[in-house]
Amino acid sequence: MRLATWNINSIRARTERAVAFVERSGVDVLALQETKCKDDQFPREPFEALGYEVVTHGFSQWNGVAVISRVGVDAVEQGFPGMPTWGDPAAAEARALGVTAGGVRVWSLYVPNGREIGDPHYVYKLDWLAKLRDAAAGWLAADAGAQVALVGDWNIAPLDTDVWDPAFFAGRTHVTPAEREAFVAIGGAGYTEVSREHVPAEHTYTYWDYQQLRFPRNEGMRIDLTYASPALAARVTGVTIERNERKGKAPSDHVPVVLEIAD
DNA sequence: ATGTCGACACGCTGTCGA
Repeated sequence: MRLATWNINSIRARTERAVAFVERSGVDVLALQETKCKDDQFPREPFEALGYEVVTHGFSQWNGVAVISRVGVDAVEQGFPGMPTWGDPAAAEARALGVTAGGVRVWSLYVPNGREIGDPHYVYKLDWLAKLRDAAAGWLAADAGAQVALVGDWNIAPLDTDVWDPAFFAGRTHVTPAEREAFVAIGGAGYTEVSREHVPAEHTYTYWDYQQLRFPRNEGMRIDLTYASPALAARVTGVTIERNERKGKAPSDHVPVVLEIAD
């Protein structure tokens, strides 16, 4: 099975790109983040025409996650158990969508950005990650052999070599010890971050800001990562970061990450 | 050569979020 994750930064603005990627890459399952639309605004038809089922989770122009699958979709969950809320009045955001596809429990995750260190959104980000760890630990406690993929935009660069210049990020989010510890804690719950295992090269990025010519200068961040349960990690035979998707007209600021999973 | 983009609305410019 081929499984991909991609922060598309508006599915409506990039429908043609997403369809072309699905056709070209031959993915069986595509987890999307930042779809930026409500469920009834999602362009389902072009994917369905290719034989995929489309599951969406979006409340507004912000956030939004989806899963597109040609190997079935079952047991759809919007949000994970214990997921924190945000806002006033407090409400769940569309940042997590779980589906079982091709025998794998796939979670499309859009971790909160955090904005600024100390901002309430930063506190929310850390809490969100802690609750995700708890939920993920529970899934393995219930079934040590579970096939689980936690994919998406983590908004954390786990290592200094995951950004072009650590000094630039001094005092900013995405690289703080607290965020990195929250990320490592998912591993502590029994999961393995498989994209680095298969693509270990330093300064290999998945995101480049639109501003300041970050892509031409290759000033990016590796923040789109995949945690796999032990049973699934053992089946991952390769990972590809689709850097070319950052090129051309109207790209997303993130590129897809594709996992090859043995039968 | 370029120095950001997308969605929304009290909408054609300003605001928010990233």
